[in-house]
Amino acid sequence: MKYDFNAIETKWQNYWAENKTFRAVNNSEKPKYYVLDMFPYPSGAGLHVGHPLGYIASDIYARYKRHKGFNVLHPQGYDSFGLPAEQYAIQTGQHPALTTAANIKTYRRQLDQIGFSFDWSREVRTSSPDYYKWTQWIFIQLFESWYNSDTDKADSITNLVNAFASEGNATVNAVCDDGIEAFSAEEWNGYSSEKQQEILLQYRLTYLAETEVNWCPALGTVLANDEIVNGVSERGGHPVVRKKMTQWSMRISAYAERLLQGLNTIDWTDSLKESQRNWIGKSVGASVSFSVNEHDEIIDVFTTRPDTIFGVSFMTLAPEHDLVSKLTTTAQKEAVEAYVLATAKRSERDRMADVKTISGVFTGAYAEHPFTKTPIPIWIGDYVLAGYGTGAVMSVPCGDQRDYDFAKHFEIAIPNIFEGVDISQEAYADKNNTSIANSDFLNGMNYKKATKRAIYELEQLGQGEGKTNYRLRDAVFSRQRYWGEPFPVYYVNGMPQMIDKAHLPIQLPEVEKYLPTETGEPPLGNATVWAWCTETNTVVENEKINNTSVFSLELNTMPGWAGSSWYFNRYMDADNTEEFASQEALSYWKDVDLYIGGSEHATGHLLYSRFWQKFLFDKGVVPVDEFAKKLINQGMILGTSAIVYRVAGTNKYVSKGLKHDYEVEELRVDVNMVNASDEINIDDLKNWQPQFNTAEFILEDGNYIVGRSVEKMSKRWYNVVNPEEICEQYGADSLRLYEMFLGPLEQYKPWNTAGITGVHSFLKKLWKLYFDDNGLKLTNASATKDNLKTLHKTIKKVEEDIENFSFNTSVSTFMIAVNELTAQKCTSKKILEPLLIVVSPYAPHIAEELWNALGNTDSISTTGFPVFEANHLVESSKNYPISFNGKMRFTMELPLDMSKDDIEAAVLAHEKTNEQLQGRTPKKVIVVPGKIVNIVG
RNA sequence: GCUGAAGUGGUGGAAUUGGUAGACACGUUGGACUUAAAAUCCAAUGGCCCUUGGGCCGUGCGGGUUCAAGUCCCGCCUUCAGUACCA
Repeated sequence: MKYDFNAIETKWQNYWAENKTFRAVNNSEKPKYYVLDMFPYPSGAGLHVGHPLGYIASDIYARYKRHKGFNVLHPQGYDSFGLPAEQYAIQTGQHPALTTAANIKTYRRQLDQIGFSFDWSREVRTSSPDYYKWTQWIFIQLFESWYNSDTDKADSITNLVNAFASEGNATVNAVCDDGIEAFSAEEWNGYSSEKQQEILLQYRLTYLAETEVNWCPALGTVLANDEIVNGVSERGGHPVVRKKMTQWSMRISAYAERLLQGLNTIDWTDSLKESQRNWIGKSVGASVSFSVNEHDEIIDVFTTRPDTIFGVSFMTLAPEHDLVSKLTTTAQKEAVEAYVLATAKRSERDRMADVKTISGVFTGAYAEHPFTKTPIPIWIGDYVLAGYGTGAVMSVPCGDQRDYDFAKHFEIAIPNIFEGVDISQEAYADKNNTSIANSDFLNGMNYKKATKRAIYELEQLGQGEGKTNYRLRDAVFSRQRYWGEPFPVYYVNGMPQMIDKAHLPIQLPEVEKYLPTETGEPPLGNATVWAWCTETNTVVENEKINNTSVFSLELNTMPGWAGSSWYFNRYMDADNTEEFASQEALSYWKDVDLYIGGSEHATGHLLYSRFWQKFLFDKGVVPVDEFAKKLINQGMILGTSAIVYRVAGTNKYVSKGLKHDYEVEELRVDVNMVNASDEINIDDLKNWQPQFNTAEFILEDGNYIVGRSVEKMSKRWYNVVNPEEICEQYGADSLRLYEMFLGPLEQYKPWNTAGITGVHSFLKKLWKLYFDDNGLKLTNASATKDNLKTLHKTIKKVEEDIENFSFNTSVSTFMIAVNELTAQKCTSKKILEPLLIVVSPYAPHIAEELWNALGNTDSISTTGFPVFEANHLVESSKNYPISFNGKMRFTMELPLDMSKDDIEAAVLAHEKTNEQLQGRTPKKVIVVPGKIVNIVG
């Protein structure tokens, strides 16, 4: 019998599907275990061999946990709203829903071919109305909530309205927009409905606000901070500009502290937690108010060093700061306006690239120092960012290098307030190892004491208080796109209203074209009739088309991260039409036990999901406030591009070894035409692209050798390797084993098809342990000591490897086991049956087939894992390494139960010892039990 | 600059708490089988010396601790990733 992997794999994939082998139930005697992958965006290119890496790891873990007696939830779905489908629609007119459906079909076929143990009955698609109904529902919940700082959780707007009606807003301690005026209960009750709604909007967890956004003209939409890389859009690399727009925002800043604290309770990688900490960017300090001479204005600043307040010698405002135009004196007006204009012209990118150049301009105005009452010149400088803190700083040149550089450049005074520190060359930013001087009541204090005292004194004056600042900004939630979740929102007199839950989902309407309307509205403005609800109180139609209707709808759609911020909860009860998931299901599965995905989502998806989870927890909807206990970042599999060398200006191509004799240009060619020895198939190349058809090739040793370059796997580099081809040629089990064998899961590593023959021949050898030409070889023979040793060594190692997520080394363990058992001529069923279970998480198809061939009628996937028995590994003697003066000399076989003294005696009696000591008397013999014997001569 | 991770043969990578460095695989070389190829099997494979036995040197660099260091400590160098005028 031959190992016919294609037939075997198809057979068992069908078997699993027909028997619903991997279906998880929402109640069980068994303990639960939830293994989750980051669901893919179904792109038109399909899967390449890099994509399944994390899925294979999680699948091995899920299968292993099933063997270990857990009720395992291992679902999969699609993050199917997104930009590429929409851009394809703009180009071709194809509806995104159609292309998405087609792409999903391809993905599903490719995933099935690899033999994953997903419970497909729970599949979710973020673009499906059954799903985004609940994304819209969560949005409504956020709208109906505010953040109560007293209870430190989200609270309902109804409670807030009640508080306003009885006590006004003075007693309410909320996270909300700055500068909300105080009002009494009488005033509140006297406000118009619009005025009340306007005020409430400033408290809601999702709110409409005129915000400065990152506008990407090429994409025609706004982008979140984490969607911008190096000043250009992450997708497409288009320039991004700042622009004011009315947008929906998510008050994630309310959760900053809890998002930070929660990191201490979850088992995620340190680097990922560190990125989230940096992104949240907590800094503790004080806010200080400076009054401006001859003006009513107050400049608020945030500082982490209130202890250095007596070192302030100037203030700096961001060029975009609101007060700039108000404070500038007539004399300075021209210079200031020129500077503000020049900065505005410079792109974000230029400003970032050029941090060395110091620039700024004096406004002519002076602020007053809160304690010394001395005038402080107010400057403008682009090193102060409008988007951080208050957009203004109190500049302490002796304690901050940027302030120092600025002061030096513009010849501003640099007063020294540190005891015994030289600041003639640079600022002294070290908080410790000095005390404060020249600072009135702070003199002689250290950093800690001075900070405390300074804040106290500022509070006495009413000109400051202790404050914690976060870098984390509220997240803009509107996108001017078609292919996203519509908002369940309509407007009455310009104020947003939620559409009643009974009418959800608000379905995405059909449009003629997917571009913005001629009047500049988002693509949904092209829709004729949509969100048609007949019941009263939410009669909503598109105002423009039906002149009889009175309400206009929200035309923006939600961003890509909306649907992915809660999908892990939906898997628990994916078909529920009444709730987003039942309480029973949620309280049974609770949270994800193991989440595997890429680290690129550190400050996007993984932060937003934690935010929504905490909110849903506050609302009592979900039972835990962190959605994933453990998270592993899988690395990326890179492509190995193939390069041919064209002699400049000709259509001649020279082999790699000879290229130095010519002036050449590098061209990437399809990596699939190249064999393991880097030789390209010339005939394939000629047929690949017309230019090669007539080309001449300069060969070495009769072959054309290509150059290699490791880079991201991508169509444009022609280095994509398709898993389907690997499956056809070597089988899914080989692919699974090989992807694990390539190296540690977290690591970035290049794909190289050549090495797959190693794992493939392992599978063939495994097969041969069970089958020869005459059929099944297995007997009921009893297992030998060696057989048992091999088996239990393997069980132990593989268990440890899986628990530690070191999947790569188990593949080696399997290879050793098969080699040993082959050498032992093992045919014992007692050994070879349990061996299959150990192998099956990695290579499930071959394991099922052999399991079945052994006469088992059940699936191996539901079998218990073999129990490791340590006694099979116990040996009676051990090879002790013997060393002299620290150098290893030889080894000696000694019984394990020998006492330390007896070992010493035996070693000294050994003839080789005498030889090595060469007549010297040993000074000391050191015996480390079980490890080594050392003789010091 | 800051933060995180990592430097081991020709290559990918092993090496529990310090205990015979280089497991396993690829590649290479030689051999068996074959008309031939493929497939399969066997052997060798860190470097340098050497007739063998064996010897010497070897985990980025320089020190240190220890009977013993890839592993621990101190000081550097390099690479990759993330982040950055954050007050």
